[in-house]
Amino acid sequence: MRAIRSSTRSRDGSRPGAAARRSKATSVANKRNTEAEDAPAQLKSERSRDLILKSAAQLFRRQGFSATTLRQIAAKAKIKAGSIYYHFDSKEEILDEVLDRGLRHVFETVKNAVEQAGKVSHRRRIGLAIEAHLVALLETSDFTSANIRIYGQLPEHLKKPHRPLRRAYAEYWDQLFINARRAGEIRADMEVVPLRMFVIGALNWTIEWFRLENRDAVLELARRTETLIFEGVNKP
Amino acid sequence: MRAIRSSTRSRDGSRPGAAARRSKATSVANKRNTEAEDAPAQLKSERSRDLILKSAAQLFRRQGFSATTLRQIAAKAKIKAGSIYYHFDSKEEILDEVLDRGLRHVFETVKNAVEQAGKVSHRRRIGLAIEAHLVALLETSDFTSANIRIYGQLPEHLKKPHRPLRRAYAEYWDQLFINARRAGEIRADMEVVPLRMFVIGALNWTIEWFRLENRDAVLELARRTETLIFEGVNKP
Amino acid sequence: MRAIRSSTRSRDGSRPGAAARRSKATSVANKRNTEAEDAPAQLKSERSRDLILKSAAQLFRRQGFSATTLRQIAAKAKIKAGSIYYHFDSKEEILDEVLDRGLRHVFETVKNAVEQAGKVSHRRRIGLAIEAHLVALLETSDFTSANIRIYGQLPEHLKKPHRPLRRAYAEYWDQLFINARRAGEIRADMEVVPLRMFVIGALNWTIEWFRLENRDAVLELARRTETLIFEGVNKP
Amino acid sequence: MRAIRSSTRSRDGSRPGAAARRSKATSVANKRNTEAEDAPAQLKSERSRDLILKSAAQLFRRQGFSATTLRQIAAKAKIKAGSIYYHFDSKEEILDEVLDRGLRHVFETVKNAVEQAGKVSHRRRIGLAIEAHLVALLETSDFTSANIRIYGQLPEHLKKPHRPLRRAYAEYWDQLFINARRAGEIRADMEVVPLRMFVIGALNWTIEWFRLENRDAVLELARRTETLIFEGVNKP
DNA sequence: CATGAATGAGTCTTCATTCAT
DNA sequence: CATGAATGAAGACTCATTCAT
Repeated sequence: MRAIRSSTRSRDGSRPGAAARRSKATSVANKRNTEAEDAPAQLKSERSRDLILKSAAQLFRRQGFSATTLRQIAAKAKIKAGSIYYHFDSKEEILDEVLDRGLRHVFETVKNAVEQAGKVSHRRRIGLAIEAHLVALLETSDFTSANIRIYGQLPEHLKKPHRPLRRAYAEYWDQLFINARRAGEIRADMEVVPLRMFVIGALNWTIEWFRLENRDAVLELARRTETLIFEGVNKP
Repeated sequence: MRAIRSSTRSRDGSRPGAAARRSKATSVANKRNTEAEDAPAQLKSERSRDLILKSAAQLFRRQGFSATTLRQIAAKAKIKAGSIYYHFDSKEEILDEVLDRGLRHVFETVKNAVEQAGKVSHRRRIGLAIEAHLVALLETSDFTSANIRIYGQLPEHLKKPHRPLRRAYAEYWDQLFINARRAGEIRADMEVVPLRMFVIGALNWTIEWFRLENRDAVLELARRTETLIFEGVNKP
Repeated sequence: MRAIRSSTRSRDGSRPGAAARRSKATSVANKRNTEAEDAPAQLKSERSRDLILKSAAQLFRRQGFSATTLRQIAAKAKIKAGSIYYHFDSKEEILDEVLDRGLRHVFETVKNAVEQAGKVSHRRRIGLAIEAHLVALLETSDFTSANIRIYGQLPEHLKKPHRPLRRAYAEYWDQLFINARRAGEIRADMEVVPLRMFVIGALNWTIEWFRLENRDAVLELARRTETLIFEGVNKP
Repeated sequence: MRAIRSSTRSRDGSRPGAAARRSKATSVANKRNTEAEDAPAQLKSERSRDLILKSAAQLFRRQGFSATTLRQIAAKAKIKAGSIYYHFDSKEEILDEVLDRGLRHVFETVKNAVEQAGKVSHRRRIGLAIEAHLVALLETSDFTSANIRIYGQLPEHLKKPHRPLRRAYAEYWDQLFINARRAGEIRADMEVVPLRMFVIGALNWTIEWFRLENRDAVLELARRTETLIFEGVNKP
């Protein structure tokens, strides 16, 4: 599956300093990654960068963007606050990349799950999407949960660069529902947009209460959610 | 219906300063209220207090707690930042009361709706609860939406005083579902807690996308949600 | 004589905060100043503001803009650094006003001196201008000397708003020389712009070495400079 | 003509680090110079050093000392900031050498011009000095213009080491004027110190406005300045 | 020789809070 | 009741400097 293109300003190499350094480092890393395996061949610089981003994601998720200080991020990444600026030009740039990674992660996870399913029922496909979304959100990525949790409270100018990707993700779900409806697996009178909102809302809200215990817990939650969505609570 | 008891520290009259002043002001207000009529007899003090709270709620809802400054709140309330301290001892005290009012408001709205329904089916009762929750959240109260939106990101010590009321509200919903299940209107194998999470999650998430246009829009949304929850998306 | 219009952005009341507060205070002060005498009727706020500006001017003059810290300015004004932001929105805004006051001060001083002279020779007028310029620069205003000293090293965007007034002042001098030349008091082959540069340069450079001891010292310096410019060093 | 002795601490080999390394490098260079020819045999090290100094001079001149960052200097010299420390122990050391080279450059230029003139009138000698000073300032050396422009705003401890050379240069000019006066080419009542201040001031101030277009422009400016100083603006 | 990466002291700035008026 | 003015602690960010590689 193709990687989803980033839509963030943190990708234009137009600024000096951290941005410039970054693009160089990244291109090298890419080269290496194709030659060698995965994590170990990383530059020191990239490891720090990743660590900063991971720390930021966790803190953003827990406390929100504005309540999180660079010192907290630095402490969690075991460096000093000033050092962050070797890797990023501003707190907002960190946010940008956290948001971007977060959304790309769910999107890819969901897409992969659905595409690898092959020939299955639409309900099954949607079930897989639900599972993948929950796994990304609750299990594999602080980036995704950070994104989901803080996006709504950010000022306009910080949300703006992420709209295209968000819209694309929404449309991907819409398509899943449209196909299912066309195939008669969803009632014909069901409007897609409110349905998507309802489903995604129920899924996203899990961050507020679900505490991960074991892998099965998420899968179980996904199964239950699928049943609920397709069959409702009615006696059968 | 009984008013729901507040559980916040802002009610203990133990501190000096604004709290003390406040109680004085209130007693004066009581005197007046016996002399004069009802609404207009609100003291200037209390009107300011309310205005501050309303302003704070709106801003908290939009931007979160830590991104909201007292100067923004003051500006919206058309006073100066320093004046807030006549009414409140700290920003946290404002938060406390915003959270408290917000939750009490949904709780009361839902309770009222359900209790006034009289003898109706359990599905109807739950439908009314859904509608009331959505109305409180999307239509009548910035307090409620502020509460729902920011609670999860607050530090422990700010959440703590609100837990009892939150738990009470959760239990109220649980009871609705338990009763419905006992009556056979909900499948027997449906566990109540995840169900409540699912339902409340889907409802709460609406703050993230629903833009109020007219009263009917909320009612329509409520109706749709009820159907979805009870019948699912399956072809009947 | 009419006050010279300020050309700085610090005058638009478009921003909130310090800018807004300022314009209010100033208008009140103006009213008072017409009723009463001069300094005493000043608001506390304005006194602080002035003190900050004066402190800043002295430090800018001595150390330059970028080497001067807000803490130094605050210390000299006997307040804390943060308090500066009650009166100004940024360090640059302070600079703006220092520059503006500085140039307006020389300009007004020179204009006044020349206009009050009445019917005198052109050489005398220019002599008075020289004297006034030197007095403003060396005796009465740290604002003027700060302006002269630091302007050349400022980045473009900080110089820009002050260009119109600077040009006007240059043209004022040019006119003095043109008139004198037309009247035959200056050689006909003498080009005005280089002449003005030469004269103003010689005057401005005095900041680099002249240490004020008494009023007469400046007047003596002015007299000497006038002689030099008109007669040169030649044996008569 | 003898080179003017440097008076800066950057010459004492007492500190470890860059200074030590430097002297080593220099001795190597000397060896090479005996083997090979002249200019090309400069070590890479020395070329970098020079480039750093030149870059620094330009930036100091434009922006002042404290507004210039080592990263800017490094960028202009096409190296990285850290590398500067191979050649210099601190930013102040760079400043020291820039100042030193700047003053030595004018001084030598002026001295050379005067000494090579042979038997000419005092006015001519002073005219040549004026021309040489302007050429050094405006045409040949960013070091000189940097020195002239920033010296006045530096803190005491940075100015101190350069005082002796400055005094020497001032005395050199004084001597030119004294000789001319003794010879009757300058009015007897003209005091030398203020005269020198006036002349040097007018010359130095040209940095603030003169933009070099062609060699002749500077010579023309010099000629004009000489005339002005000797004859004044009076009708002859 | 040069760089990449990091550091810590210090900068400007913000903001909750205080308090005299 | 409300404000104007100030404070101090903390925040984001900068920069000279260090040092292993």
